[in-house]
Amino acid sequence: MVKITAIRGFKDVLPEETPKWQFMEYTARSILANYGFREIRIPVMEKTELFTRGIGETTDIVEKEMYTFIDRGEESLSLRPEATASILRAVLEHNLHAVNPVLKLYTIGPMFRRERPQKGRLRQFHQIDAEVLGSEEPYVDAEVIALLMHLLHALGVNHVALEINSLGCAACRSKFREAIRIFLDAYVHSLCPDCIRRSKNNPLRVFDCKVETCRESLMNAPVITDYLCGDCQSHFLRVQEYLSLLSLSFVVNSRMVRGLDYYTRTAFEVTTDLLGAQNAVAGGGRYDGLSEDLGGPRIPGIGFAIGCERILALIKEEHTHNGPYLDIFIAALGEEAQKFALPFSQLLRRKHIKVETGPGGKSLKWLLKQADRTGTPYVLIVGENELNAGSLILRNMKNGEQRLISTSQLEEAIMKILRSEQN
RNA sequence: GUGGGUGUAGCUCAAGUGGUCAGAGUGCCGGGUUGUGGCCCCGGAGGUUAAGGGUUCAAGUCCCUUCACUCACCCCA
Repeated sequence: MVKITAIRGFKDVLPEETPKWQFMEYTARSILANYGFREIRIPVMEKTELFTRGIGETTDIVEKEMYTFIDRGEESLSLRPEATASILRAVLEHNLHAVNPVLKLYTIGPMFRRERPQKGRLRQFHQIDAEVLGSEEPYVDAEVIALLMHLLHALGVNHVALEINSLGCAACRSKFREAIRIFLDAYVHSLCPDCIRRSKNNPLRVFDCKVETCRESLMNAPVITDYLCGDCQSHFLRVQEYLSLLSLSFVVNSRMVRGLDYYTRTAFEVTTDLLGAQNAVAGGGRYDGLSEDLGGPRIPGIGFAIGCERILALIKEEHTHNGPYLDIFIAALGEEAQKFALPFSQLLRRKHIKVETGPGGKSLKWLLKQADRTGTPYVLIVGENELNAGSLILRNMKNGEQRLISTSQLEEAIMKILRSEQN
């Protein structure tokens, strides 16, 4: 019989690692709440059309990375490769923008892209995704970026760099595209095959190329920031002004492009040099046209996504210490002892004490060992002798001290000891 | 999708140019302590050496195929 394993690129998060995840999620939720964001939960699967229209037909994500299938021979469905399109779909579907013209929403959950797994890249990965809908004010851009940096800082992720750019509006973009196309035509002989392909489909992508000769050829290529219209230019300048006002350090990278077609104007990326090739820990941008692309009214928006697995790799251990998960362990010896321990455990649990009783048929030695393994600070030893005598043994596992506590005062005494332990 | 690296006990890893090489540490179970964890001592269980095929008197070791993991490209969080 062949052992069944998890599918490639899909990973288990084992009990050892879940405290780290919980720390990250808890921190994110509380800071997002500080900025007035509310949680929205969206399905992991959508009609494929949402993504082809939203993200863009010719992006790599849609072209070759989506998990798509035909549901019962009828409808094409896809696992979500990102969250923004779904959030906007939900907003439009429920007319949330009509109730509140400015929405701040976040979601945390798995995304799916069928790429070849490598360090920092899985097929099922997780994102913390935050979006502000309903305003195109540069003030919002700055605040969203500030939120992102605040969040990273709170998670103890410090060695990161913030890069920003403006991709302009549709008008700036088409002017720039034309300029790039003309420029690339002149260099067509010195470009790598990939870049020649890119220059046709998505000219901005050539700036991502790592081939040395291409980079040299592109040194003097036009940059988008030179083609911004007046409105986009002043928008971008104000974003930078506000970021400076917030004392956030950033670098303008006019060569930065993002992988989704819906981005307009402000785009940003946070990278680290601690993670190998997959160095982007978060990215985002403005998408003023997305709502209309999805058949809605004009709802400008801006948001970001944080890659949870990448962040987790950067979170320091001291934030995630794996403390004991029990307050007290009850070592019950024999049938009568277990009959005592069962209801008594319930009593303590109702008082929010974390308690576990060992399974039957085990020796005291085994039970103490079990308590030791789990780092439990106290063990209540319940044996036939103690029950008959009317007082039980409470053992302090750190120093080995034991004391007798009469069964009538047991609950009170244990609560008192555990409470002083917590202080 | 393309390329490189790696697959030996649950985990981390050993086994000169093919020839007692299937081992250690750790973890687990038991005993030393008939009811006291950690430290120490003793014992035990756990492997079709990823799978399949080939070369050979002989393969964990060499060759081929497949699979998995991993890193990088592509792309992105």
